[in-house]
Amino acid sequence: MTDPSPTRGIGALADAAGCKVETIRYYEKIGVMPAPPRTRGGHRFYTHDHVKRLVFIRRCRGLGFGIDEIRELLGLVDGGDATCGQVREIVARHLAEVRRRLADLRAMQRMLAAAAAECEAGTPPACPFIDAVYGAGERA
Amino acid sequence: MTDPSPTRGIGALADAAGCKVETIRYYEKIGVMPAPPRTRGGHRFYTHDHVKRLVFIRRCRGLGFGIDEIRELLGLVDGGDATCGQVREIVARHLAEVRRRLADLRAMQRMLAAAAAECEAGTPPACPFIDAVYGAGERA
DNA sequence: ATAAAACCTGAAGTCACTAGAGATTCAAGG
DNA sequence: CCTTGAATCTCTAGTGACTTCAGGTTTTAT
Repeated sequence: MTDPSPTRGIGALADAAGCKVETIRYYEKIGVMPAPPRTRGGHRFYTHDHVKRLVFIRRCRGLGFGIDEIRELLGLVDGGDATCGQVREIVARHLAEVRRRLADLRAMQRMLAAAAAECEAGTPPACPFIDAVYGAGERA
Repeated sequence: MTDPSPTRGIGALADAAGCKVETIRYYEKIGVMPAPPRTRGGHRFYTHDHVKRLVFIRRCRGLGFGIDEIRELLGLVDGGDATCGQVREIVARHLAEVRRRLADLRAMQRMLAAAAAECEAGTPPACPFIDAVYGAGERA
């Protein structure tokens, strides 16, 4: 029932990881996925380990890690010495970045909501948003 | 004291708007900034209106608008018929996008904070983050 | 007059993919 | 065995919003 190592084509791998076929070939080219064995005809085929690795990469991307950060994480995994300390440092660094972006977006949201509200109430001849953004800072 | 139209070079314009010289040339190439007059030698020179326009563009970028959205906004400004209705629609559309990104980032933040906390408490042999992200979903 | 700073053009690099062209291979049915 | 259609192959170029580089020209200050 449970085949220990069901090899599969690139399409099946893509389905398993929830990404596109092209993305896998791209990951191979940039070196985060290993070059898999090929059939006589040249088609790639993958094992369960490949699935695990790709899913890991995709999850990290989903958490906002950049490829280089993922490379670091994978280096730790591959080296076998994935100590918490090193991982925690990478995660903490990234978390700080996420919080910065969050703060930026929140500021944007406030400004935009205010602008929209002003527009809502604005008198049609001129637009408060345009006036505020285009004209502000002039002759002030 | 107040020179009514102090023309300036591209460097001074960049300083006034808080961006790089190359960015201005890029904006000119893609058509959001007009091609300014030149000196005999071919150097661009700008007027007060250019400053206003560039500051507007930079503020919009700061609010997260994409170049194409800025193009729409500028079209309205240039046409003179910058009615609230049209602007409000663009702003509202963008605000929705910002809120989506906010939600995404908040989710990321939660996951990362949880991962970091687990790592903090984790026992050195294996790393909870790696286990969770790499191993999760397997044989579950 | 000369030297340093600013400016010019055009092409290529960034990030993480995505899309397309055109050829080949695989799996299934008859 | 043969054919068809889906899947896969390689390679190139495009996305957004710039940034960086190379190599040359102009301006400005001394």
